[in-house]
Amino acid sequence: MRYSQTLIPTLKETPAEAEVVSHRLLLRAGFIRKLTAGIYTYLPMGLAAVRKVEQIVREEMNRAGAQELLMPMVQPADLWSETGRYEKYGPELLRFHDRHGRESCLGPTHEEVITDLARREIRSYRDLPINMYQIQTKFRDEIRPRFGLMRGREFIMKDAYSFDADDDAATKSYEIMYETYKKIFSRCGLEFRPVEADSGSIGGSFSHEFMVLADTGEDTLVICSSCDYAANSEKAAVAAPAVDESPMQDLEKVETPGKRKVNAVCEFMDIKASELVKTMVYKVDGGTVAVLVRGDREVQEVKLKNILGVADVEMADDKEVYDATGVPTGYLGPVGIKVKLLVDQEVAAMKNFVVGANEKNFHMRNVNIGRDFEAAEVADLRQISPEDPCPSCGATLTLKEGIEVGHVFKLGTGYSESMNAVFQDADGQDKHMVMGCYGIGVSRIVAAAIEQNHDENGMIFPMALAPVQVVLLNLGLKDAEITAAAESLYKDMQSQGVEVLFDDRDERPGFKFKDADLLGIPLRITVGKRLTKDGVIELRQRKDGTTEELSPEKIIERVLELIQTEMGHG
RNA sequence: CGGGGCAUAGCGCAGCCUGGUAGCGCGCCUGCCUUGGGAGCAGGAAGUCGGAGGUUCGAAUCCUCCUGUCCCGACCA
Repeated sequence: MRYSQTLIPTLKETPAEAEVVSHRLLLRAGFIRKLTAGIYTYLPMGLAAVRKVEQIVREEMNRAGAQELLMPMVQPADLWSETGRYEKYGPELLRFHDRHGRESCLGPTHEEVITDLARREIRSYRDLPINMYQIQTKFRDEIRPRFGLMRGREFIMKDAYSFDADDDAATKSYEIMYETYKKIFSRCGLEFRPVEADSGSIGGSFSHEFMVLADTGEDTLVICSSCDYAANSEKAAVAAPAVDESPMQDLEKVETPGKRKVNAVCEFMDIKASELVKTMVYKVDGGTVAVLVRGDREVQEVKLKNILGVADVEMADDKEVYDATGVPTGYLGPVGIKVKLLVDQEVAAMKNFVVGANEKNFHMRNVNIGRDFEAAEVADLRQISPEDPCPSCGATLTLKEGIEVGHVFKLGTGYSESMNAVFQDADGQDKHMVMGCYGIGVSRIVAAAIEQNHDENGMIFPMALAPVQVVLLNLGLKDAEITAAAESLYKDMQSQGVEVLFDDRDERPGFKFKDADLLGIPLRITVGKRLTKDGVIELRQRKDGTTEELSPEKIIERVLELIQTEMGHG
């Protein structure tokens, strides 16, 4: 493609809206433009990069035996009501009515549609297993879209769904996808980690996320320094601590005027935050619960959700806390509280701790579970910390930030039961299909790749994801010999299957170099005066600046060789 | 949904406090010049100052409401 005829609106200055590096560079390099919050147009270069990801995904999915199809984006509400998700999914599901007043929604995911297809078309165990996928635009009305392609409302996703006759077969399908995902992300040149994950609103029995390691990630990963344990911190189990066997001391009420925050109370009473227990009030499905965690810990809401079996938990605000308990925030405690009490296992092992007295300006000392209050339930409720031991081997843990680019779930029969997707097994019995689902954020991968591969001059694409493999600069537009050589090189490369962007613009050399760097194209060929003077053409690699000077006859051969090598090891 | 910004030419911003002819840089157009790391000179086009209402002789500027957008938070009482 000729640069002069392609829309690549690069910017010298960074648009004010961009915070993270991938967003900034995608805008500056003219890959994307924003239409409205969280919704972007992919310009030719951006789309080319997306297509590269799609191609890798497609090849690996097909190789794994999955079949591509394409499902509708607009879906009837009825279908979602069958699984109960029309009510449960929340405001992320964009709902609307068509002209006949039929309730509809934009598909954020396609379990309902695919299960509907499966129940209609799959009759026999002979039709199983089957794995179907699509690459499609999804819409999720995110609370807060941000960071460009990283968390958009409209985005491109590959979603696959497997159907099996029994649980063992479903596990096998899951494992195939797990391995396929590793290949896909490796080919994309990403540094990633599969981690144990919470299965979230999709539901299901177990799941893994594929995380690209990057500081701008929105998730926190827990990684063991010794064994191969890795998990999303939402999921990471905290080991139960040893029980403190100290004798119980007498309960004591202490006046703590105006001391509401953990820090203030600790300073005032001269104790450590680890000797205090805080009482956090949550709203859950219309009710209220209180959660006890140590003063220096954090409630892990995903764990709380899972233990309560609810779709959503939300911290109560000051007024809601007062309405539910009659106590102003800051002085809440478990002794005599009227709401259901969930106790973190760490607190259950503590003795003689400090809590709010359920009375303004008072706290209590030497509080003990069992004597002073009872727990409705004791469980692992807090966020894991770097001081905790590895849940698997006990070694030390590190926490890292990651971007979720893929997620695999073993769903079981939840959807097939609620939607009555059955097949007739070899024994003549109707059975529910066992499902799995597997997502990849295609557009997000482009952003993640840029987060991992860039420098002060711009993007640095791995060969596999680059919009084009080569950028060819003609620096001698007014020189007939140079221009003729560049033109012929352009044609020859095209005919040999090299993807090339030919910078034939009437611009100064510096300008072209800057744009070539910004676009992150792996190989740059410069045809200029050195051709007429020394008979050579320059070939430079974006990633490390390696430069070679070659004769026009040798250059394509060398380019093909480099492309081969680069694609070879991702 | 809560808090905080921001909204002035395609992009980045100044002007607003203290009301009185709308500005700068980049980009864009024309010409000259230049051509291996975002050149130089000269000329030029381009803005309902986000929208609606109000105050005023007069509003980009002050007031009210609305909209859009970005950031933080929506977990630590």
